[in-house]
Order: sequence, then structure tokens, then C-alpha cells
Amino acid sequence: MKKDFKILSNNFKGPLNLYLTISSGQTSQPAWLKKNGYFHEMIIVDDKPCLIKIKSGNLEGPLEVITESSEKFEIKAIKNQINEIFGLNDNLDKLYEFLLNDPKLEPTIEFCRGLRLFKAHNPFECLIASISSANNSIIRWNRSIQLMKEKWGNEYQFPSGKFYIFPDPEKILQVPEHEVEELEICGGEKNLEECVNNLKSCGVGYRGKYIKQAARMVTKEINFNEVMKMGYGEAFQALLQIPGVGPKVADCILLYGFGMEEAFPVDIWIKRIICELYFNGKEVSVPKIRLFGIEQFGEYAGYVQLYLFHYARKSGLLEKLRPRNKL
DNA sequence: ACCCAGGCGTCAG
DNA sequence: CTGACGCCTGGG
Repeated sequence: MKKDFKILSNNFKGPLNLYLTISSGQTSQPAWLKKNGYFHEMIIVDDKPCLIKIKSGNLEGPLEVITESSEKFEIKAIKNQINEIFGLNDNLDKLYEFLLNDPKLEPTIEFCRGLRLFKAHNPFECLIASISSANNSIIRWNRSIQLMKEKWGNEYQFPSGKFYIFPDPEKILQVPEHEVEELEICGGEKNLEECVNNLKSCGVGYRGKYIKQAARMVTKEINFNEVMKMGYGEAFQALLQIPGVGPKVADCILLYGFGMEEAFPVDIWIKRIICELYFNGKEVSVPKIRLFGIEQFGEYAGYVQLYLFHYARKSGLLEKLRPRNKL
């Protein structure tokens, strides 16, 4: 069953650059598949799989959405999810007012106009993606997540192609961590090279152990629904209990997975950028940068982090801050 | 063509 | 605080 509709720009505040939002490498989910001018992804609406195809002509134009599914849906429910995922509930006009008041942030606007937080559509996938992103590159963790979906996620066929749901925690718990464990389980039926049905085979390296432990915690000690109801500070502490989750990853999960926009994830690049812009290039520790961001940027901290990074990348500041380019 | 040092965030020591 | 962790990248 196909359905199409538009989301007009008077339904959200400020510009929207869909391409930038999906493609800027935000840590919560891999970029959506681009085919025939539409971004594609399968999401769960009312517990049922629904393929979303989405595009927008320009910054001011409407979002065009086509859905494919064998199930019936309320359009309203699909719209609500799309609004969540692409940050359409965020008021960018107000954000830009805030950025304009800070000379260090004002230049980010022209580089990032219409860029929004690309929120996760699946909190558990966001957790595993964020753990996988630690000490890793964007393409590598994107590939890992895609492999996990193809190996262990339920497959659904739509007119526009095959899509997979990210496997649930119970499924991840059944998966062997590495080749050796897989070999033991099959009892010598295969040789080591044939063991490609384990976490390590997805290119996650030593993170396989964390991923399994995290999946176990989510089924036992940690209830995401409860974390979601906590205030930011308490939720941050709760997530730190999960193996593989440090301050940076916890903030990514809170920001992208739970929509807490006062989170300020600090990676090495944000640290360098903040030190350069706000501390005259003086070395300041990551935890201090995080507290500085939370204090200084408040409810806009998540957006400031996104805008500073993209701005630095596009303006050449990032290259300048690369250690070997510093003379 | 090939190799190997560098870099990413978290954990354990 | 420092080093180890796995893997890809990119400079030599």
C-alpha cells in the first residue's frame, strides 16, 4: 500500500536542509540510503514496519514523503515520527537568534543554514551505534551497523527494496562475540574462516564485548523508558553505567536518542574547536569543555556542538587545528 | 606498488 | 594519569 503526502514548511520554524541533516555524519544512525532522489529508511510506526521515502526541493520547499507498507497507518503518526527524526520540532529561528548574539557562533549560521539534529528512530540502535562510534571513524561504524542489520535484523521487502530492522537486545545476546566463540558453539562444523556470524565480523573490533554487555544491561538493569523520564544529569549518570559508554557516548545517546538538547558531546574535535575559539588556543581538558558547553550554551548546547563541527569542517578551521598542521 | 604510524573514546591499571 | 584496544587512512 502506497501513500504520499507533503509536510509544508509552515509546519516547522526556520529552514530545513534535509540533505545536510542526513549527510553530516551525526552519531545516532547511519545515513539513510539515497536512491532516485529520495532518502529511504524503514521505521517502526505503531509497532509496524513502514518504509519512508523522503526528499525536499530546497530550503523553503515542502518535504515530499512517500510511504510503502502492507500495513495501514494514520498519516498523523508517521508525520509525528518524521518531525522527531529530522528535528522539525526545533525552532531554528530562535536558535539563530542565540547564535547571532555570540560573535564566535555567528559565522556558523551561513555554513549550516537548515542543518538540524538527525535524531535516532530506534533508541537501541542508537546505543549500539554510539558505542561503535567510539575510537572509530564514521564510515566504519556506519558499515558495522549495516552489517548487524543484514545479519540479524528482520528483513522486509518493499517495492523500493529490501530493508532490515536493527536486531533487538535479545537477538544481540544470542550472537557470538567473535570467531572463536562461534566455532565452539557450532562444534567444529565449520573452519575459522567460515565463522562470519559473530559481532567481530561486523568490524567492531574489541567493542563486541561492550555491545553484548550493553545489550544485557538494557534487558535487565537499565530501562530506557525510565532513563527517558529522568532529568539530563541523572540520565547521564545512568548511561555511564553501561560498558563502552563514557561521557562522549552518553551525551550522544541523550542528544540523539532521547532528544535532550542540553547535552554537549565533546569529542577531540569539539575540544580543539572550543579551545581555539573560547580559550585562546589554551589546552583545556575534555570534562571541563563539557561543563563549559553546558553552562555557556544551555538548551542550545546540542545544536552548538553540531553547528561548530560542521562549520569547522567547511571553513577550513578543522584542517588548521589538525596537530600536524600546527607549526 | 607496499608498509606502517597515527588517531579515534573508553577502560583498566 | 597512561597505555592498550582494532581497524582504516594516508603519508612515506
